[in-house]
Amino acid sequence: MADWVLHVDMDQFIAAVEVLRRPELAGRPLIVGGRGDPTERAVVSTASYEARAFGIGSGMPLRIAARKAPDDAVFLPVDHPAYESASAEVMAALRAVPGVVVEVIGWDECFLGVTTDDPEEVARAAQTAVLEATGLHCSVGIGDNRVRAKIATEFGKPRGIFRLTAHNWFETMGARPTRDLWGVGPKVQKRLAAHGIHTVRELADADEAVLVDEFGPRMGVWYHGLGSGLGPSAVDPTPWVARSHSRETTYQQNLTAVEQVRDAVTELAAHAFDDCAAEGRAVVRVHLKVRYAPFETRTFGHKLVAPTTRRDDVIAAALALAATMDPQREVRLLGVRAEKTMPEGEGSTERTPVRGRI
DNA sequence: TCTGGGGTCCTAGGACCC
DNA sequence: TCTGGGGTCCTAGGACCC
Repeated sequence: MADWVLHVDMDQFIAAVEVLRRPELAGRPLIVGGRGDPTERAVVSTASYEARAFGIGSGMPLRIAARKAPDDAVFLPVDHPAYESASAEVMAALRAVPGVVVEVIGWDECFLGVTTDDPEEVARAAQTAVLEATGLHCSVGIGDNRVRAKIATEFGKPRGIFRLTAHNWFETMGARPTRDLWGVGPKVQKRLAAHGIHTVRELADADEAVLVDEFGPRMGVWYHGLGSGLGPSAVDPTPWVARSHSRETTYQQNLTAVEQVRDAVTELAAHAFDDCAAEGRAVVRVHLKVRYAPFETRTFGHKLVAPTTRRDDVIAAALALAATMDPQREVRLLGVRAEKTMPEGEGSTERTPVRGRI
């Protein structure tokens, strides 16, 4: 018996949920994003496989998607509550699979930890359980750690299973670009390339001292190990607790007046505060995010405030940060983040240099 | 072509202390 | 008068993920 990590990823989750409740949309190019109006500033959340055939994909501006889409394409608004409840059903079905622990990492994704001699059998059981409970299909990656399980899923899509371990890591990933690694984005890819490191194999073979010099003691060692597919293998079923909450809005028309900005910051700060207060947590920091037109993003702040449970304190801190904005620039997006105190015993877990919720 | 909204975590560098 | 080496805490900024 060996310990395995399974990564479960729903296939075109959002589009699949929409088709489930509107079967007449099956087979049509389906694009879900924003308020469902392709003339607005918003991006694609999910495109169905039929829409992807036209070059439409997640993260693409809706206006571009509309240009590429055929006449029979359907644009739908994002419906968060529907996806949340579908997600809850998926996770409940997976928790009922014998012998597994479930760590939820997103609406449509989770890790399973299991001790078994036949991980493929568990993967098939997971797929069956999800399909029978929800009518939705998923792909499963099997790995000897989280990194390999996560990457394996891509080779299993759609509706498949793929196993990636130390034994087939280099034959599968060695020749691929570093960007295909989980946690390597365009910036890191470029910095690696400046050292002559383009492929996963080259990253594994690189001098760790060079990477530490470039990325620091923690990330340098992490990236080096990533080249060999190394990573943690623990699966933690403890419910995830957010450390902060934010509200942000992209305005259909840029904000041009100082008063407009003040009003918007006040509203966003109030919402962010309320999200923390709803959990009974005090706010300890306030961050302000600004995207000036045409497209320059800046983060202001990390302004420290004494732990406060007063909405006005948080608004005042956000307005103080807003006062440092350039009044000459048009603003197309604003965001206010409120970092909160954590419940006793939480938020102090050992850190893993894989960003995001993972 | 023109880029959402929700998050987490790492690093550099200054302030301050012994 | 000019100055060490080490540590922690804090802020600002950046990168990445779903």
